[in-house]
Amino acid sequence: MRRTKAEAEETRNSILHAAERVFYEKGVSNATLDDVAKAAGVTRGAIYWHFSNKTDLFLELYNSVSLPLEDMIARDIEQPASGVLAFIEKLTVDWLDELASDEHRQRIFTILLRCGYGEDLMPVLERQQEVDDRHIASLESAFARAGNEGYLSANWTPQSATKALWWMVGGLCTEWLLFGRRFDLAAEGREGLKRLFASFRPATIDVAARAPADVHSIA
Amino acid sequence: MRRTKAEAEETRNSILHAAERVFYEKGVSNATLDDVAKAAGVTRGAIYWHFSNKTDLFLELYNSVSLPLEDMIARDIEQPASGVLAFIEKLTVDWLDELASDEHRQRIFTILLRCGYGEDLMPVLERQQEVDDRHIASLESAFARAGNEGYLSANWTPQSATKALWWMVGGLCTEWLLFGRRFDLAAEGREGLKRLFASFRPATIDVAARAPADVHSIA
DNA sequence: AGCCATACAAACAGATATGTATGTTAAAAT
DNA sequence: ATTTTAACATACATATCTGTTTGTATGGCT
Repeated sequence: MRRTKAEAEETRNSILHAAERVFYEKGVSNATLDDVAKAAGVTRGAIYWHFSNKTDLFLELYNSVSLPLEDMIARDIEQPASGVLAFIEKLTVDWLDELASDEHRQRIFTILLRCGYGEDLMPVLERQQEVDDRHIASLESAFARAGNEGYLSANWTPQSATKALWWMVGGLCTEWLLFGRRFDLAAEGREGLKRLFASFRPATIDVAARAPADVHSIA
Repeated sequence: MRRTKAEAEETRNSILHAAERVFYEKGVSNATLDDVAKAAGVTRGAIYWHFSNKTDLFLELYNSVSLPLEDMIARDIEQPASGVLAFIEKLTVDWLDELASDEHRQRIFTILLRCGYGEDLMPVLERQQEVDDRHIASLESAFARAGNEGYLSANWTPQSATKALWWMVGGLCTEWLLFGRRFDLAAEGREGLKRLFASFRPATIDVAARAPADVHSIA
């Protein structure tokens, strides 16, 4: 049954896709390689041919999506300082929209959230932290540029604004993913971000403004 | 080797404590009952005497801490509307302080965060959501009382303020617990909450206030 | 004092997952 | 055309882990 190289690559991908579904449904450590094999329509022999063991399969699964994950940072935030806040807000809203519509990412994130990180898959954890740190640094510098030119409320510093945004989005996504997606991620996120970014901007006429002026937040 | 009732209760507790440590270190589904037994200084026979199986042990472990977990909501927020925001802020800061200093709660929360919730321990998930929902409702009503008397910025609604606070605290704790407690939870939380609650309050003199007036936020 | 239920330990049986070794077929290489 | 070797399937050997059963010494009750 020797297959052609293209076919072999095909089965390898089908194994990865099956692993994603099975790991998501049963949890990484609770899923057996036979589950993955059956879900992929092959036997465990095929898995052991393409991967050396389960943790290796998990690592390869992570690698197969880590690049599109990191490219978010690629698009540098090179905007005129006056538009930086709106740009970050739009970027975040877009990110939420993507997550809400891409079941692939949802499964990957969910798996990563509750996989446990027991000794062997520490490299995943470290790469994740590294990506996060760079992302946070990028956000901080953007907020700093806005702040230097007076576009950031005196209430906030670049660091605190970055953390507030990071934690709020993180908490939002975590609750949505871990607790059964019980609400509209994109809509709730958009609403919350609108309020948060309104508080980031220096107030012009906030006193006695009972009816919110509904300043457009994006563009 | 029949022990007295007090001694039996003692071993039961030591099993629960051992389960907490082992579940935290190896993950619930990855930990074996023999690990727990050895950590507790007993054999599996003792565990099967006190508990019917692993999920039952997990449920009892959860029950042993769920009450002190729920009592947070007990202390109702019965404050004069003018002090509600400061009271909520102090409550949240206290909560973070407690978590930061109580390794017991840290382990429980970490276990709950990454335990996977596979079919059998759905009751835990449902009770958790129920507690959360009541807590959120309580916060919302408190913010609503503040808002009705003009103590909430026009930027925020009771619902949006509740969610922003909830998600930010959740994201903060999740990152701290899941990623190795790499920062000072209490300090960072206090700082972030100070900024967030400052944005919750209606602005009196925000225009041209370049130096943050460092309004005391608690008491 | 004697009896029985309790609180375990130790041994056993069954299922399941893992890793490896071997078999098989067809695609490449020669 | 043969030989080789890649790409699997199948079979097996081993190690856990679980659930249950059996043994047993003691505490508490009469």
